[in-house]
Amino acid sequence: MEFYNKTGKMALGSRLRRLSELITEQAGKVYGYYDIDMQPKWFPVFYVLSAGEEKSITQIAQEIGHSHPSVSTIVKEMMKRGLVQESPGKTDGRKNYIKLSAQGLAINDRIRDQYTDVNAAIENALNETQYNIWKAIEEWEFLLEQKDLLKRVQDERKLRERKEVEVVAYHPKYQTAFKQLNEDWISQYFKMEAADYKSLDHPKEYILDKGGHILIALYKGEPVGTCALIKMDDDTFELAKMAVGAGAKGKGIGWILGTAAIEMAKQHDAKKLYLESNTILKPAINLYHKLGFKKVTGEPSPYERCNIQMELNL
Amino acid sequence: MEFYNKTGKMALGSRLRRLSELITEQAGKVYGYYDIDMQPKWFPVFYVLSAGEEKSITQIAQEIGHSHPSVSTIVKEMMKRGLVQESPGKTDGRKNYIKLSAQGLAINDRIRDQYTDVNAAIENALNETQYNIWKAIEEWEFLLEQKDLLKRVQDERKLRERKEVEVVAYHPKYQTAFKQLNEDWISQYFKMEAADYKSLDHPKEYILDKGGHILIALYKGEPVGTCALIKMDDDTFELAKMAVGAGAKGKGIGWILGTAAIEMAKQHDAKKLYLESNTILKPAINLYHKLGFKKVTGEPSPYERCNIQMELNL
DNA sequence: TAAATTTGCGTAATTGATTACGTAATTAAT
DNA sequence: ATTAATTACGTAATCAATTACGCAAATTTA
Repeated sequence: MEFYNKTGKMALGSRLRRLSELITEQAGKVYGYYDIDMQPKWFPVFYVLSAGEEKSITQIAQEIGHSHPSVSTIVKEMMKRGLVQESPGKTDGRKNYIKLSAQGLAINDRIRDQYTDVNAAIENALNETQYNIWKAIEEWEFLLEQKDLLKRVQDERKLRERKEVEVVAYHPKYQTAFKQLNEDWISQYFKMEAADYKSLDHPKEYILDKGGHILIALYKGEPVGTCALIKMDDDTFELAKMAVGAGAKGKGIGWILGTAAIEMAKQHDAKKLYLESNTILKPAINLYHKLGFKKVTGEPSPYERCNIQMELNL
Repeated sequence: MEFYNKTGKMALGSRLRRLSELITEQAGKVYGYYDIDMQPKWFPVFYVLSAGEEKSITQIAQEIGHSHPSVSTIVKEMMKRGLVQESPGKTDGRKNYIKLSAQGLAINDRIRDQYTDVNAAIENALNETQYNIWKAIEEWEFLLEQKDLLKRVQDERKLRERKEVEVVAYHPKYQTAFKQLNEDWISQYFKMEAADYKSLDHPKEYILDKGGHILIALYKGEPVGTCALIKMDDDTFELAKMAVGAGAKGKGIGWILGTAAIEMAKQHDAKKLYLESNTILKPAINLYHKLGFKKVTGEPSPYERCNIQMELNL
């Protein structure tokens, strides 16, 4: 199908189904050619019974990887054709044991040749191909068991979005965003304090002019995250005003801002980073940990909401 | 599934289906993750409409390779969700033209990211594998178009059965079979003649002792075909009594016997093979042609049923 | 221009599988 | 010993696709 060359890999599932339907249909004709009165869908059930032992419905279902109702109906159909016999379990009355009938066993003898020929035909076809589909299926079964498609897509999305995130230096045009992003989370959990208004309304005077820095994270050009380095002394910056917009969570923007801030502190020959936060902000504390910050006990903070202090030696 | 390692390639169809179902199911979750209200099965239809042009039901069905009722119901479902609009054809009132609605177009914008991510995820998975399943499917689609599974299996069967055919020299224990096999076809088309009874009842006296040879084809140990070389002169044998049992047709036994006879004639330094037959025996004449015999006009034959004579120069 | 054929598409029935649910038999727990 | 939980498996409902069929519009043919 030419169509699938345009859709891209998105349609892998559909394409697989089409092929499987094609093959199953042709396999049906093969039974006719060998004059064997059996449907392709019976094959797995027939196969597990071909050893001769009797097996219960669920046991068969498990072995062939179908649901038990599916096996139940297949067995009913095979009964009608006289291929199998059923008998209730002697010790466990719920169980329904199935085995091949005399007729089923006779077909089993005749079907051997078909097995060999079909196997050989497919094996030969596989040899004509460059990419072995049998092994390819096996690989995919394994692959998806390791990590399912959703997880893979999620990872891919994060990767892509991370690439679309850009960290830039502060510019007055970001002042509104700088204030808004911080005000959002502060007023959600706490209350805006005087010190907040000072630095958020006048970042130039209170942060930059005092030797500090402000970083803005842009996602598709829009400011979605902020963080500031406030100069404490020649060797130390305070990491503060770390905020990520609600709509931009889960893109790893916190991590990107954090590492960018650390990088910048190093460039300005700082020896230490310090921060104040609150333990109810679990994702934030988590991020600080991942960035390498350790808990310290130190000076009391000007902010009421602070109940934890952390440091990172550069 | 461990099961499929035991069944052999016979279960290729089932195995493909299982994988396709697994992938489709996981793909469904992906739509949820991107918060897009669409079902995986809508994807092909959505995709062909995403260019913006309106298309009729059958046109869509053709492009995506589904049946038109399938497209019809999918469109109905998409209508309910407000993703598409329909309008009857202006020139042709039977046609039902479908196009994306404003809402559909909006989703089309949002879905782009999902395309890229899913594509990338699958592409990466493909890179983790040794056997590229995407290309493997493509190869199989091509392979089955060239020669379908049934034909492949048929060829395989012939090959196998040919291997089970053995050509042996005459032995008195084959006399009954030698007579029976020939009598069967002769009396089916013609009438047994005096000359027939002579050579079939007493092959030793009438064929072997006069410097001729008889070959018997065995299938699984049972005689199923015969042919004789009757000495005409030092340079010539007559190829006669060529017979293949009705139950053993289609296994290429005629060809095997014919080539064996030619081989034997060469070994006995014959220069020419001669035969008599009747044009109503089309498969036989065909076989003689394939073996290299050419029509000649010659002596009248002792057999009434003969209306064609052929020769092969060795 | 009327009749026959083809085309477009909707509805119904079928297929092969699934989940959901109910019932009876077993097994475990109190 | 009674109650609760689990297991076996059948029936019913559902799903995604298909074929079968029918009707009406359009096109071709005579």
